[in-house]
Amino acid sequence: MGDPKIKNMEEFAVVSGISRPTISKYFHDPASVRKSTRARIEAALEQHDYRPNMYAINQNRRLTKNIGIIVPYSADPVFAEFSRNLETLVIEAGYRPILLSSQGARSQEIENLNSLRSIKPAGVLMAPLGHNSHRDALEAFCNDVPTVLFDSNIAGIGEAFIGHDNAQATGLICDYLCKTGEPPAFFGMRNPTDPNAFRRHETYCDVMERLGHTPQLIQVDGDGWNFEEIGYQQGRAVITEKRLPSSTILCSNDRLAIGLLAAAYETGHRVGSDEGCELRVAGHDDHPFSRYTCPSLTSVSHDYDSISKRSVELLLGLIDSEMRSENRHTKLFDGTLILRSSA
Amino acid sequence: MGDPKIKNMEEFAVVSGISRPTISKYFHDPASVRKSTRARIEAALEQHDYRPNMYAINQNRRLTKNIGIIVPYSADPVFAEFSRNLETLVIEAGYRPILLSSQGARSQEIENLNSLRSIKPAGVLMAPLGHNSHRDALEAFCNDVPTVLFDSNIAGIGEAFIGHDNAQATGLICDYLCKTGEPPAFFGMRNPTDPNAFRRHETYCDVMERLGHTPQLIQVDGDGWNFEEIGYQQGRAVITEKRLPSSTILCSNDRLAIGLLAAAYETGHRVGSDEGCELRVAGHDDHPFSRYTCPSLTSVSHDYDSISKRSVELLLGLIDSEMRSENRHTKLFDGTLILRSSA
DNA sequence: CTCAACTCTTTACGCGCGCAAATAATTGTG
DNA sequence: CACAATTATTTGCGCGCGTAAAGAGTTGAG
Repeated sequence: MGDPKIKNMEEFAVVSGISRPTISKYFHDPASVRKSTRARIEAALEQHDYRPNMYAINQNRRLTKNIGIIVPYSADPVFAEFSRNLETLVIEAGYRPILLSSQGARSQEIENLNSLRSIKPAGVLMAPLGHNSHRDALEAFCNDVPTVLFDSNIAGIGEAFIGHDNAQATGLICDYLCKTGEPPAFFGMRNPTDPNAFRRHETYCDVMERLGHTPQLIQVDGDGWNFEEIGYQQGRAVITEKRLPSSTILCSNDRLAIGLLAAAYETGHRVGSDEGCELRVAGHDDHPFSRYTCPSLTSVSHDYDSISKRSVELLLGLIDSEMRSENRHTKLFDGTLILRSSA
Repeated sequence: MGDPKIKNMEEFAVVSGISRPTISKYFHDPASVRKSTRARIEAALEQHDYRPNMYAINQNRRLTKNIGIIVPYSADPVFAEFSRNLETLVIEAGYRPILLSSQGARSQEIENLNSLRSIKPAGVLMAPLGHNSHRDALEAFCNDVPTVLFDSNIAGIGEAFIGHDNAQATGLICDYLCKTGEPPAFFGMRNPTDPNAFRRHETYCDVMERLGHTPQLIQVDGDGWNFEEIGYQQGRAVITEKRLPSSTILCSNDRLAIGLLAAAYETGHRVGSDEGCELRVAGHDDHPFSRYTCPSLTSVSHDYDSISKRSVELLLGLIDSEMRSENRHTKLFDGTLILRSSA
């Protein structure tokens, strides 16, 4: 590689024997120059290793190759999975992902939006905080840059929403739990931070009534994203105070369930669907570690792959067509029942 | 906010009644302009909401305000914690964190380095893949931009290394386990992907010999970062085939231990330090969810906070002084024993 | 009021590249 | 070999801001 460092496209044009505008075209799209020219450029590239200045490029291009990805909380394994999927897909499509986490805070979400704005992304994929999001700020942002919402919907915001069908998924597991034992009570936070909790709560009530049961709610206190701790502390309280309305507990997400399982274990209550078990516990999300809880956690999975893939496809489509979709697109993917030992 | 959109600093200078160079100075450092001027600028800012173009700024400044953060695998909760800490600290210091994950792959780590290079970061904080890293690529990179390594050391690379004292930590838990029961066997991957596994392995052997015991190794197959699955599958095999050399198992990290706990649970082996338990299991890392395993997992914690804080301080110091440290700095923080129920 | 020390304005250039229009060279076709 | 179609080159401007230098204005201490 390069003897005297190449510092800009002009110099690289000289050493490669090609004019600067052609070099520029090549970096924009290698296929846009003649094969013989491309070969000469690439030969020169191997000798001199030069990379165009990102800032100069993006300042002048009307559209960058950046795609923003915002998740509500990066340390939550569910969103870690999403991020990983999305980043890979975005890179494969030839774009540069910029991953930002709102860390559970509305102010950070707004700050992330501002931060992305100054990066002039071609588009953004966003899992919003949900009811904690600043609707107006989101709306204003989506007006400026094409945005696809995923995981959690906010009515009317963004070009599209791709998510899980909470109604179908909650129905699925409620059906199963009712068929195989005592109808489930719903364990969730009173003021949930998990964006999907509200909808699952509602669906639970609907489904139970449809099946002819009265919904039983266990609403616990707590805020923030430390769901395991909340599930553990509050679960332990509920168990020891014998306030469980049913021996079957459906948690609004797996992380709460993990905490609840720990509480049950420590208070000496056997959990599972086998004979001799006092409790059944099920969750929602198919958290990456739910397979390894004791007992392993029965849950409803999300189709992470499909949701990620469709979101990226949709966004890239919008970017390519250089226009906004006039009617907001919505697609919900079905969850599937993951039967394990806890229920 | 703003009636007709302000599109550049020139226009903002006009509406605010201040000259452009002064505005520029303000954005570089608000304290560098007179108080009365600052007030006028900030008043105008509230009315017109203008933000300088990042690309134009960074193209011209010799040093950007960007700080790269590279972790080996973002979906690992331990690194998710690190990232969260580091991002917060970097933002507080007035810099912009760029978080990249190597996704466990050497090629991605190199790509991340290249990607960062074109962003001209003021510095980078890097947790390398370890023995899987491409040493030459790292070295070349560190030559160009001030880099502080954390979590996992690579001799001679970077301005400094901040990490955990594996020797001290492993010594701590081995001591404890030996004192309270049968000396531990070490459970780890034959070709570990976890950057710290090698050193823990070595330390384990040293400590055991120092204590007058012969080291017992359980080396299992598997690669990649799906440690729970490896711990579970391989642990299950070891247990059912009765190949456990000791009733006390020290895992090279908590994620393996979580898998092993699941295997023990499913094969009907009670884990814990109580009477009637057949196995004791301990881990390494104090994984965020180790409190909620069944039984809760005894582990050695890392001082995430101190490591993060020191790493950022050190890097910012280097950036401010605009020079490289001539002698490479190394700081190891002590781990502390986290006694829970599993051992 | 005076003067020095700041702070601001004016002017002007440079950064590295995108992009457009006109011109020149290179292709492939018959 | 001639010709049209494609692809390169030349030229030149613009993007939004950093930065430097010189001069004008402001500030506060004595």
